Amino acid sequence: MGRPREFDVDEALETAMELFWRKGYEGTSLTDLTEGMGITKPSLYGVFGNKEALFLKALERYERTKMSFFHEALKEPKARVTAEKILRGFADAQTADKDPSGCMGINSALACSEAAADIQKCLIENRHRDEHELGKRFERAAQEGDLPPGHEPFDLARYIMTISQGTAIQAASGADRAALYRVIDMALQFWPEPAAEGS
Amino acid sequence: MGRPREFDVDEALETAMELFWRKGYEGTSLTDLTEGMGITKPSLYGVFGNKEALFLKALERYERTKMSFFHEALKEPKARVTAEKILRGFADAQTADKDPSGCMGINSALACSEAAADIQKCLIENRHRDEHELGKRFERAAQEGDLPPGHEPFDLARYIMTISQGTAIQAASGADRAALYRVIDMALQFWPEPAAEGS
DNA sequence: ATTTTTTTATACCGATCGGTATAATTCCAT
DNA sequence: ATGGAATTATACCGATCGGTATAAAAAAAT
Repeated sequence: MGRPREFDVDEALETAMELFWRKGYEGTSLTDLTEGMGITKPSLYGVFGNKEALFLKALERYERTKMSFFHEALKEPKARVTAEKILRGFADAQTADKDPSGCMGINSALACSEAAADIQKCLIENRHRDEHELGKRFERAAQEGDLPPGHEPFDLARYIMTISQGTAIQAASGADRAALYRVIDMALQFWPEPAAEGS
Repeated sequence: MGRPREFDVDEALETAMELFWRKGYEGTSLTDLTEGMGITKPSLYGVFGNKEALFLKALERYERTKMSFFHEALKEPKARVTAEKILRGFADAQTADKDPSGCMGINSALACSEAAADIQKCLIENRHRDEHELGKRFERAAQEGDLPPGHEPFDLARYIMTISQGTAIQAASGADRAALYRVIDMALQFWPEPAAEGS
């Protein structure tokens, strides 16, 4: 029933994600979007609603396809492995050759006009949510004696997220993955690696 | 000779700086600027040139009034003091009650449209310049035996700048100064404080 | 008092912003 | 073949974008 759609919705959303990632929410115009996605404005509005709804769908896709390492890392039995996998996971996502540099959630609306205030607030809440989830993971680690002595779980979580947000700026400024890895190595120095098992 | 100016140029520039800092380069419209500065568009263009020139003047003011701690810190005799003063200096500037949160240089054009590409490039170059200056300072420290063993000066510089850029995102997301200080304390743990002088 | 110079205020410019109304297409169901 | 349903293409909407032309206003110099 009805004329069939002439474009792939998922493919178009991928393009929208890349555009928002690279140019930010307000920096990406509807013309950028329709030309990039290869569709017309009525098609875009028919399928995705409006610019804001399209962004939120693109963000959801970003979280699902590029940030999946985060929740995976939370499942690691040792907190230090969780921390390291999160740091390297962010660095990897921020420096993938085929993707824009940096972090979509930070690039999209760090500072913006009032028109994008809702998007900005949403992205800030996402950062808080992730940091809080990591804090809860570290709280469990503290109970397990799995945290370096003298550190609060939520301070540790903020520390890890701060490094990751710092590498996002570094990546957006041109730093390559190897450089970010060296930063991460330094950032984890204070956290002793677990002694190797064995006789 | 001629009609006297009815506004204070420096005061107007201060307001422009705060607006760009809070809303970004493209997120700040000429209407935002003229209303905030209390002047009309012809006055703005007569004194400052255009939006881009106004931004560059506001950025110069930002560097001069808010980032002065950076070059002061480079003069410290001990590299660890330099590092700590830079980290706390950034955190202070990013969380001053009367100023916008975060860093103007990062907030203004992290991701943007092609129209702001020149501004974006300029801000990236500023970050590279600062990181390089810190790297040169740490190079000197290495010659002086003033660096922790096993660290390259420019890796150390990137590490310090990454933390500072991370706290900029944290501040822009609502973190307060005390929280950033705790992050900084952790980030400097690997770098042993110089043994106190004395008998 | 008049001229000259500078800065104001007002109104306007073309271009682009996000968003939509209208109608021409292209399918399935009958 | 024909009617309904969905998607397309085209043209358009008011609002805002950065920027400017024009002229009134206000000072110093003559």
